[in-house]
Amino acid sequence: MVALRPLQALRLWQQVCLAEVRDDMPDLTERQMAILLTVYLDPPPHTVRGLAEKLKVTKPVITRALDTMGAMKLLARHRDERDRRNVLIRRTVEGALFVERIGDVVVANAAELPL
Amino acid sequence: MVALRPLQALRLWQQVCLAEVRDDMPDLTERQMAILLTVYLDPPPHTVRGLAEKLKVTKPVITRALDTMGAMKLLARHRDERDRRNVLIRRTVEGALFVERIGDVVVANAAELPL
DNA sequence: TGCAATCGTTTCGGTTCCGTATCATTACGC
DNA sequence: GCGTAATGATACGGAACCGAAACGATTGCA
Repeated sequence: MVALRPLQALRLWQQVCLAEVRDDMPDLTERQMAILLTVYLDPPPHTVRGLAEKLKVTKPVITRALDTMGAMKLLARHRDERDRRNVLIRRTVEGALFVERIGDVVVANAAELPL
Repeated sequence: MVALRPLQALRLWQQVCLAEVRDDMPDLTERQMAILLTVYLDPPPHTVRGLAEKLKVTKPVITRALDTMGAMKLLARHRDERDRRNVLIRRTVEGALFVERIGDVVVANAAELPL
């Protein structure tokens, strides 16, 4: 449990967004970010259908996000050999580094919050 | 100063993104979010040029973001009467409510963080 | 008064994303 | 085997975004 006041929360959100925009990081949409973090934080396996349900979006949204982030090497697709209809979404080294960096940015900005 | 561990930070970021995606809120890009929060948190006046410098992006990026978020009534443009070349970006009631809601989501998710 | 500088907008070609609908592949019950 | 269900990918028209460059409007200085 982390105590955070509304103004602190907004300031934190602003600073992190500013940091990502200024550093010209891959400009992920909020949906892509939600997918990426879910894959890296929630226990596997992750499927297109599962992610679509979790985010309450349609499957093409997930497919396209995987196309984009796959090209960025942030995620990888693998066919499920036990049920070849499924596609399993797995982590990559590059993605892990990227996610880790986001966490560091949030932590750093949280530490510098006034009040 | 708010103490936050990396895993907590990532979990917080994920939960907030998930909440926004699931609730079908206006799907702002990270740039738009940075602009919106800056206008509402930093002291006025805000100009296109000033925001472009602060975010290290080009001016058309700001103009387009103002078009989009202006149509959503999240921000308003006003011509500066003292120097009519300038456009002042101002807050709106709808935008204030939207920003306030974001802060609440962050606070609520921070309060529920494990560990 | 004329001219250069400043400001925000617009245009251009190209890319990405959206939602809906449809498609190919695979699995499973009859 | 055959049809049905389920999964992920694709096609489509439309919308938004990008960076670079050009543009009109406004200012201020010579």
